[in-house]
Parts: sequence; C-alpha cells; structure tokens
Amino acid sequence: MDRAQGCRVLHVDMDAFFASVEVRRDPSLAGLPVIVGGSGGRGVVTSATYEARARGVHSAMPTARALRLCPDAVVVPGDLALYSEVSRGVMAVFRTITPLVEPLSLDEAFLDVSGAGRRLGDPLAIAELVRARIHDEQGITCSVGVAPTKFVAKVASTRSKPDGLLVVRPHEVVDFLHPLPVSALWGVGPKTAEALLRLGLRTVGDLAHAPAGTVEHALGRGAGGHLHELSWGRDPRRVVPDEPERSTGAEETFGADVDDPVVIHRELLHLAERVAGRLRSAGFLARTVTLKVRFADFTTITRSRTLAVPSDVGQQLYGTARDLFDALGLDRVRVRLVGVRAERLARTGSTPTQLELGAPEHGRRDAELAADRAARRFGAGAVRPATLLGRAGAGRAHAARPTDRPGHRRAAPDV
DNA sequence: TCTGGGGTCCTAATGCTA
DNA sequence: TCTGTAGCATTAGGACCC
Repeated sequence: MDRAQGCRVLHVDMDAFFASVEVRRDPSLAGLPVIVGGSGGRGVVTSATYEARARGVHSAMPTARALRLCPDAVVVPGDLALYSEVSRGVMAVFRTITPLVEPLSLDEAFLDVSGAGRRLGDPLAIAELVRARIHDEQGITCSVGVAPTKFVAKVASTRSKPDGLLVVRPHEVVDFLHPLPVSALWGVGPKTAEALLRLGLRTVGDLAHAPAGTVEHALGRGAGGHLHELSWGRDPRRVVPDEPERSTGAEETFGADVDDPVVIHRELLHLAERVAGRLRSAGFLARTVTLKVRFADFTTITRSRTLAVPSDVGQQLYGTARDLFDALGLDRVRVRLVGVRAERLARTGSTPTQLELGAPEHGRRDAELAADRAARRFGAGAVRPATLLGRAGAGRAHAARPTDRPGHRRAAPDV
C-alpha cells in the first residue's frame, strides 16, 4: 500500500520566494500585493506575492507596467544577500533529509529520497515533512512535486502551487502529462511553442504522438529528441549534488543609454572587479572572458577571448573586456547595457600558474587579495581602483549612470 | 510604458591540425 | 608536396530558466 511507490524524486519550489521573504521580514505586508523589483525607470518585477499575481502581475514584467495594473502594490527593491541567507537555511533543511540535493536556483532543488525511506517513511511522508519543516523553521511556504523522474517532479510542483503537494506515480505519468500544453515542458519557451504550433502540436500528448523525426526536423536533433522523450515522461537524468559553476558574470543596464567610451570603460572596470572578486572567493580562474553589449534598440552582441593564462585578476579581466569593446570600433553608438562574464572556469590550484613574461600579474593579484581582505573587514567598496572613486553614491557628474537602486548594488554578492 | 540580472545549454560557423 | 577530410577548439548567437 505504498502511496508513492517508484517516486524517488522530490522537486521543492518556494512559493513567490523573494516576496515571501520580504513578508516574513515585515509582517505588516502580509495579505498585500507586494512586488520585488527594480524601482528605477528600467526595472522589472523579480517576484510578486499572490495578491499581486491575482491582478496580472508576473515576474519579468516591467515594474512600471506592473504598477499600472496594480497601483496600490508595495514595491521593495530586493535584498539578494537576505534571500541567499534564507536559501542556505532551506538547502540545509533538505540536506538533513538526504545528501542527494541538487539546487537549481536560490529557491528550488531536487531531492533524491530513494535512500531515506527506512528512516523517514515513503516519499509522500518525506514531502509532507519537508513542507512542514520549511514552514516551521524558515517561515515561508513551498510546493513539492513527487515523481519517478526529475522532469515530472518539476512539472508536478508547478501544478501544485502555491503551498501544495502533488504525487505522480509511475503509471499516472502519461495521463498527467498529455493534457498539458507543450509550454509546460521544461525547455519549451515562446519560440519553441510557436514552432510546435506550426506543426499543429498544442499539447504534450500531440507532441508525444507526432513522429519523432518530424519534431527533430523542426527543433533540431538534440532538442527535438529530448522533448519527444520528455513527452512520454522518459527522463534518465539523476539528481546530482554539488555541480560546479561553469561561469560567473555581472552586467549592468545604464539608467539612460550611454555613448561615452570613458563611462563605458569605467563600468567595465567595475564589472570586471566584481566578477574577479567572486572568482577569488569561490576559488576559480577564468579561461575565457566574454563581453556583452546591448544597444539602445535592444540588439545584443557578445565577444569573447580565451586568455593565454587563466586569471582571477580584475585588472586582467578588465583589460580583456576593454580590448574586446574597443575592437567593436563603435563611434558614439548608444549603449544600453554592458556585461562581463568569466567562462570555462578552472579550480585555482588545479591549474599550473604560468607567469607571463614581464607581466606584473603576481603583484596585481596580491593587491586584489589584500583588497578582498579589507572588504571583508571594512565592507564592500572599502578599497577600489582610483578610477571608480566617486562613482557610486554621489555620481551626479554623469546623467547616465547605471541604475543605482538603493539596496540593489549593496545586495549583490560582492564578496 | 517597453523589456533586469544571474545563469545553462545548444547550434552553427570557422579555423586549426593531424 | 598537395589536397581532402575528420575532429576538435573557439567564437557568436539564441533560447530558455528562475
């Protein structure tokens, strides 16, 4: 009489995570439409309470539009440091259930509970335990999907929101999936849904009964084959804890478009320092540096370069990003956003250090490590390049500064 | 009124090399 | 020595997710 036999995977997803944490911090917000997101001219909603969602607000919507839909909403700027702290608490609860925890983001994770049955009961009992403990210990609610595979567990948690629990047993998988719209499949966004609609495929069942070759022709071998498998609930992926990061980056949208290369260089330096700080604190070196530029018309380009020697030095990342930017040969073109990303990461220490001839690499790195220590002691921004002095806070010199939303920059994991 | 910031993964083009 | 090619690495872009 096992109520969830064959269901080894739990997908746990916090309900309206950022907004719920804000309500927990300030209980006077309970029951109100609360929007977490950029309040600057160009901000978007990152999270909203269900009271706001009921009025049509959803994440990724421009805040200005959300406020037209819901003028009485309370807008809070967001506090990533706080959300990260709550997230660590949530993940710690999961790890007392099973060591096989695969976080997907700050607010959701897969748990493989196949080894926890003897200690904690069947997967349904474990799911109920997780929900109770998150509520009691973290003060927020979550939704849980219980299924034989990761993908079905993920869909199940989504269908049970908010504050719900849904078990999909192996023999129920096909009946559960097939009535759903294709957009319910993990990896089907607007573009893919449109491509499938052109084939007359609206539901997961339509997709499942279409010839695999047709789907692969429309979407490509990889994606087509994968989605066709998912439509039958076939998903061989295991729950994998402790996957290392593959890249880390930072980007900033200017408050107004910028065409001054001096301002753009200064922003690149700031972003490169941020990324390098994160690399050092996480113990990674970057093999490749990628520059991202979004123009006023929202077209976006990237340019990347592989370093001769992997690096976690801000000045080196900056130099590469700046070279890539200058090589674009832009002549007073209006830029909306710039970003710097470190990719193809290698563990510091696992990569033989090879000093470039004549390069003051070692000195720079030591200086930046000293700055890290000062930042830990005296706060982020205690030490920074002279070019960046006066940039934050009182920077009225340039009308077109990045959006310095109160609490936003400070909240970034700046090490 | 437009459209953030953090990521992952996939594909295609291209250049190098055996 | 020349040429074709397979395979790999790099680069750029795009779709998608939270």
